[in-house]
Amino acid sequence: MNGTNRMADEKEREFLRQYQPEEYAPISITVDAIVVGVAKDTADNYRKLDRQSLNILLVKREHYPYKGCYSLPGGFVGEKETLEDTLKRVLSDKTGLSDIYSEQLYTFGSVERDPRMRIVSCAYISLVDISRTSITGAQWFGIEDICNMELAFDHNQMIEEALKRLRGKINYTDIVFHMMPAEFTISELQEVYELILGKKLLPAAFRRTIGEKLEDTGKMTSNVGHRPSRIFRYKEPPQDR
Amino acid sequence: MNGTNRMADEKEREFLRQYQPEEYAPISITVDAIVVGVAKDTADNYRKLDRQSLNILLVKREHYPYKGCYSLPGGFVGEKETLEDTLKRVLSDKTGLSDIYSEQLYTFGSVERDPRMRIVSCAYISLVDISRTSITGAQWFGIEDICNMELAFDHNQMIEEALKRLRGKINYTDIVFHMMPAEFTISELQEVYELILGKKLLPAAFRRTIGEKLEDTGKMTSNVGHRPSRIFRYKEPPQDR
DNA sequence: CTAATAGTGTCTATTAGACAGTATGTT
DNA sequence: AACATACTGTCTAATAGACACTATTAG
Repeated sequence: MNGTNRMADEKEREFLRQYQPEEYAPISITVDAIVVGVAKDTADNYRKLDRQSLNILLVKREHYPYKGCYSLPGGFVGEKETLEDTLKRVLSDKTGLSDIYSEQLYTFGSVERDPRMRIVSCAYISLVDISRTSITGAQWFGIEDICNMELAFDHNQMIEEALKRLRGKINYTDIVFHMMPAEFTISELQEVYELILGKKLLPAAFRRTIGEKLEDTGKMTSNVGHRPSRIFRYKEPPQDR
Repeated sequence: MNGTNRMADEKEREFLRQYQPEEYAPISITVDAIVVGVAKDTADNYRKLDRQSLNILLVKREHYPYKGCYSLPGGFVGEKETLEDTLKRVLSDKTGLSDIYSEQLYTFGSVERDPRMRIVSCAYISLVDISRTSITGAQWFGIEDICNMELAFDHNQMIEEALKRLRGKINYTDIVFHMMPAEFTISELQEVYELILGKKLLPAAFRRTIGEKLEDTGKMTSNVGHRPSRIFRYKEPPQDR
């Protein structure tokens, strides 16, 4: 019921011809990507399993400001680019990644967050299976290490928010599977849940609930120094909502 | 462990002096507010209760583009303004509201969303108790009506997202209470839950779970044409996470 | 055999769903 | 009395937590 005739009438077209964008505040917009993946850190003991850890992709800044510091991969939004387009371009140029699961996280707009000028940044969280992707130009860092690093701009805070988002969504969505390899054991999957939630889970309960989403590949692990484990795959297309 | 001496060294200061913001894409940023409240629509029958509805604040656009159309209250982010500052200013100027609960919703960045120029908009959702606030310059519309209206820009889509956010958070936070009057009956509260979730709830179960968060005022409703109801208030400061 | 992990069975506690049944105002 | 809503009780189903117990491999 829009009586106010959309399809821009003559007066509106005239207004748009006169419009001077330059009069408005010179604020730029960037997109930053928090790319999260799970790495395996080989165990010290032949009996033990490889421990996993949450990792995030960082790039070393080659220009001022924060030259030499690590930062999240990011870049300016072009005039004819959507936020998602910018994200894709940034991921491709700065990390070599394409076609990975991403969702918008939060927009950071404090006035002094960039020393150059006023820049508002829209942060995205992306999840990847490290084993299926190769990275160029960026480097994986464990979140433990990142906590002790001072990243450029407000990027430490962005990572904080990303981890909160993961914790918040893990129990009612299937987002974790974006970070898992094609095939995995239930113990490996459980460890990832534990890393994100920051607490131990009960194996029996975990198997019960997660079991419905998994499909047995028929394969087993071998040479693990203890009882071998069934290998599973994710049954359905991930549920992200 | 930031070896790269923050506190901008001489070279970095030099870089910043030379920096020309004008070279970058002329994109503007706006903030739009989806202000949600619960209205009471008086019943037709003396025996029946007033039915409630979800309402959203809209303003009539006085300038091009979309002159004469309704839109969400919004405005440009100033060069020295955080997103939250802009939100406060916009709410105050266009609706007369201040000190209301707000959270960032989503940033909309499609290229053609504004005919004037490239404008990225950061949308916030705000929740108010209609009975405690008076509005100036804006007007309440029921969501049913809004579904049949064509709002300016992508504002219909923003409202869609806002309602999704409410549905998503209502069961694990106490956000509803931001929309409730100081005192209310459990039936009224249940109706608001039902409006947001779009389905009927079982009274017994609802009372059980919500009861813990409420405190009896000792008062009762009167002249309602049927059994009177206890009147409650919210016990604790709202949990928003 | 032992260390280390895999996997099952079962009891209990908590919570949600269903629904009948009782209570109490106004006209 | 009858209408409309308020409120309680209780049975059942589903789910999560706890934990003991059994199974299986490499060395």
